[in-house]
Amino acid sequence: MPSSSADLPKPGTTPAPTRPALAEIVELLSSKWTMRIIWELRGAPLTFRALQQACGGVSPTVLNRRLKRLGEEGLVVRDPAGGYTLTPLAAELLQIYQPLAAWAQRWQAAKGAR
Amino acid sequence: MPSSSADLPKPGTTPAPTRPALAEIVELLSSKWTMRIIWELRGAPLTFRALQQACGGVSPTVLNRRLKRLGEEGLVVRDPAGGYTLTPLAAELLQIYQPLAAWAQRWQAAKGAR
DNA sequence: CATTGCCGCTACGTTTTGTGTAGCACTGAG
DNA sequence: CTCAGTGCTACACAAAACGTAGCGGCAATG
Repeated sequence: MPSSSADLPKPGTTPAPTRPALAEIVELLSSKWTMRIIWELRGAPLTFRALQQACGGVSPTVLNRRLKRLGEEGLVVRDPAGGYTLTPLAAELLQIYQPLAAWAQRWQAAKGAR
Repeated sequence: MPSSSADLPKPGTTPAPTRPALAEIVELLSSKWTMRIIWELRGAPLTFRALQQACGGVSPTVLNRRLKRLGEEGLVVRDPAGGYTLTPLAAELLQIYQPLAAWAQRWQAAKGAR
C-alpha cells in the first residue's frame, strides 16, 4: 500500500488545533511575489531597488505592500547596514522549501513522461 | 553559528538547474485556493460542490479554473466514483507540507511572544 | 412522464489585486 | 551646489477573484 496521505487529519472535520496557523501561512504565501521575495533575500540583504530587480521588476507598489506585511509577520526586518533581510524564522521557512524543490524535480519528470 | 540559509544557492546567480521547476510550482501554489483545494482533497475524493463548500464557498469560476490547471499538471484527476481526487504525486506534496505546519506553529508562537 | 435533487459547470457584473510608469523627499559624496 | 542612490508613493490601467444566478444532464421517485 502506498503510504501517501497517511496520518493526516481527517478531511470532513477541519481539525481546529493545527489549521489556523497553517491556513494563515498558506494565505500569506498565496499572495503573489511573497515567496519569491523571501527566496531572493536568501543569503544576503538587498535594498528595495535591488530586490525589485531580483524579482524581475515587480512593481514597487506590491513590493512595498509585501515588505510591510512580511515585517508585521516577523519574517523580514530592516538591515542595520541598509536594505532588507530575513529573520532566522524566515530562513527556517526557506529550509522547508528544499524538499519542495526535490519534489518539483520529480513532478517535472512525471510531466515529461505523460 | 546559526545554520540558517546554509548550502542554499547563491543569490546573485540564479542557479539554472533547480530553479525552473521550483519557480513553476511556487507560481502554481501562489495562485489563490490552489493549496487549499489540494488540502481539502486529502484523504477522500470530493464532488465539485462539496469541494466548493469545503473551501469556504469559493466561487465556482475559480474552482473550475484551478481544477483544470491541477488536472493539466497531473495533480488532480476525476474519480471513477465521481468527484475529484488527488494523484499520488499530489499526496506526496501534501506530505511536504507537514514540516510547514510545524513551522507555522513556531511562527505563531513567535508572533505571540512579540 | 413530470418532479425533485444532485451533478459539473458557465455567464456576468462588481470588487479586489497586481502592473507600469513617473516622480517625490531624504541622505551622503564630491 | 549637483548628483546618484536610498525608500517609497500616486495614479491610471489591466488582470484576477468574487458572488449570485442559472443552465443542461442524469438518476431516482411518485
